[in-house]
Amino acid sequence: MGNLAIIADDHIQFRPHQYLAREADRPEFVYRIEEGWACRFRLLNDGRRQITALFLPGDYCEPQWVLGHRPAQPIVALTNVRASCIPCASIGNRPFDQQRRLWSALAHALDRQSDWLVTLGRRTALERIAHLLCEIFERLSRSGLTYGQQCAMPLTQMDMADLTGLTPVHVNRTLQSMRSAALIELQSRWLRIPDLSALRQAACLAPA
Amino acid sequence: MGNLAIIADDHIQFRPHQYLAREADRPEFVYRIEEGWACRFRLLNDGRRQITALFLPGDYCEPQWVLGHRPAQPIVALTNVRASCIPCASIGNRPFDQQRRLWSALAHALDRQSDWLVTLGRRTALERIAHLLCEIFERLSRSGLTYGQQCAMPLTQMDMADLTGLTPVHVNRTLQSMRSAALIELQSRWLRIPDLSALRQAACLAPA
DNA sequence: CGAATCGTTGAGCGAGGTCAAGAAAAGTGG
DNA sequence: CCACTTTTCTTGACCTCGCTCAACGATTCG
Repeated sequence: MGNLAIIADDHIQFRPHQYLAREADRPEFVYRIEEGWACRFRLLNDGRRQITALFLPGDYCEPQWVLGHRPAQPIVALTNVRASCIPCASIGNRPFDQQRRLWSALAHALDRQSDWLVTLGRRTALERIAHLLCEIFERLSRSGLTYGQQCAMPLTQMDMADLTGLTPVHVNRTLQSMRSAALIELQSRWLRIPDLSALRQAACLAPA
Repeated sequence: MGNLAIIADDHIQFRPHQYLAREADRPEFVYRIEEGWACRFRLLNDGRRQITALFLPGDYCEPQWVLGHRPAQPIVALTNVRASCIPCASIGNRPFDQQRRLWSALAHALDRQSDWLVTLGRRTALERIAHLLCEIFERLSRSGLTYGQQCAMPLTQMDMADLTGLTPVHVNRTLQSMRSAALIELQSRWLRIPDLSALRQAACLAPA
């Protein structure tokens, strides 16, 4: 709230920890993330937290809002975020193609979530983190945001814990063991994956 | 395949363990489940299995198929299933209202999955099973398929394990402890919930 | 009635959690 | 640029929830 800056008619910016949407809001806009990372999450009453979606540049947040659906879970910026705004109300008048792109994005979000259900239900700590890093790298890659074998990694180990259903302490230990197995290089918010297919295999993911 | 019986132009039946859809199929129809239970799942190469969605009477399976999306995970009948068929091709010509109902169903599926991510990532065994039983009861209730405090429960303990990310053995032990805590009565494929709000609380769910 | 499938129980173990403390980075303000 | 604070990362010791393995009843079904 408060100090969010609208920098143009159809663009908006958020700082880390600012909410893009709160539970039970009725959002006016669907956002298309242009820059920065955000996440959807839920907090249980005793403080346990689980992140249920990661929004990266190019993602829509969230297509179902055009139907008048209210967010079931809050969405918060993890970094500085710049997004373009698609007014929910106008959707009927929009080109068929844009509508279709929105529903298609919704379907992909569902598929990604199904994959995460498998990970949280059945994968080990190392497999979970490998899955996370593969997914981030490959999604960024599709948006041209990787540089050779490297990409940005603004997540803290606590964020990773809340994504993978682990504790920060165990994320730390698991990252160490992945480093010493040469699966990843990770330092100062920057990730390098020397062998992506090896990491996919460690994640128990099907070969690309 | 083989012995699936089309009982009318726009209805279809499946027996337990028959596939409603396989990975990489291009489905001709979206199904609306009229009777019976089905699930979507994924199998890892070493046999670990996770169920990622449960389809109950009244559910659409799966709305995104009208976009030409292929199933990322197979869908299989858990009981005898009767479903009506909505041809994917015809969707453009259908009443706006039916299209909207389909996207709305997709959005609800996404919300349910987000809730399950929280459960698999952060809840204990007892909370997971309590969540599962609450969700089933409440969804059946909305379709008028509950009888007082009771409803059908065709899932085996192994199905429950694959839904909750636990082992069948631990599901068994957890169910025992829920029985002795008087949270549930469960026998011969039939569930009774003496106090739904107590069960919701045990599941760490927000009060209805 | 025989064969699967499903449910139940016990004993032992291990992956990941908890608690706690200190080191290293990263902001913040002067 | 430098103190100072806060956040993040790292490590150790210990513990527990849920898993594994195995055997045996109980149901269900052909």
